[in-house]
Amino acid sequence: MISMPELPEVETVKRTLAPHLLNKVITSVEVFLAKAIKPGPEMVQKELPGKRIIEISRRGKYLILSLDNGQKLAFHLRMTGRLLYLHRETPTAKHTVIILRLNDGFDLRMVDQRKFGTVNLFTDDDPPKGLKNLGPEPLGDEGAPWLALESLKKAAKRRTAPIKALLLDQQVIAGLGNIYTDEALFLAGINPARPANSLTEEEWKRLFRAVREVLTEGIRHRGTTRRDYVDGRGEPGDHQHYLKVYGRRNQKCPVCGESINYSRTAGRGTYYCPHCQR
DNA sequence: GTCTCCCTGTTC
DNA sequence: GAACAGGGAGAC
Repeated sequence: MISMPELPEVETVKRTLAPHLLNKVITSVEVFLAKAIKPGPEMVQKELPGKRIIEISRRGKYLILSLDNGQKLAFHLRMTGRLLYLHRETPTAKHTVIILRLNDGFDLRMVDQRKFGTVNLFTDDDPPKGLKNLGPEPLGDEGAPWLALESLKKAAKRRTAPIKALLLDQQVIAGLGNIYTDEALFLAGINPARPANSLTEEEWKRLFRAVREVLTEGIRHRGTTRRDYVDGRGEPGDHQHYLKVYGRRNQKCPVCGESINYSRTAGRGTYYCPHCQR
């Protein structure tokens, strides 16, 4: 089960969960995978009951619940994590990580087959490292810094590593994963292996526009479901039908008809058209 | 900067 | 029965 929630998927989960979770009170907590819970299951079980959820937000690939006492709960789904709003009587799924019981008879449940996902209870004066070091939001978001083309170029200035590695670096841009990175580079006509500091002014403009476009389209199609990504209501997205290169090894490039290549770049499986992407 | 590890289901 | 999928932490 591969799902890879990136920015558009987490944004869709947020939008589908928000109406159900807003102003609900957490009545109790059940932990099934202790190591995923930070600072620890005891802390979460002690702090959460009685707290009201006053906001549901997203920052990069983190989904964040704000509680009425100033505490926040951040979920990171990594590759196979799901967040679901389910009736209390629903049987507990295999690989369930945590269940937050709510005062409306429903639960917020995190299920994660590969157990990479994390749940982090924190306050703003002591955010988890990954969240604290997160780069700007490519589409802009409530209160978060926005990505500017200038900051992207600045980050690339001394980097000879592949442009793909730069786009995947969450400290440079928040929210891109393997799928949308490959799609953005295709749309911009840039080879993923190009050294980040080798892009021309024109290429930077195309890439900046492409990143924003693929993410916007991904959200519009309610995310990409490769195998099992589902939103907060358990429904798959549609964006897999719109991918131009990702997962299409040896298939025809939708622009030029040449065969799409698969290689390993920045430590990740990488799909690109050698003819269209230079 | 790059590599390894974490983890399990799917694919080869 | 091994290789593979990959986000991010930590090691080097």
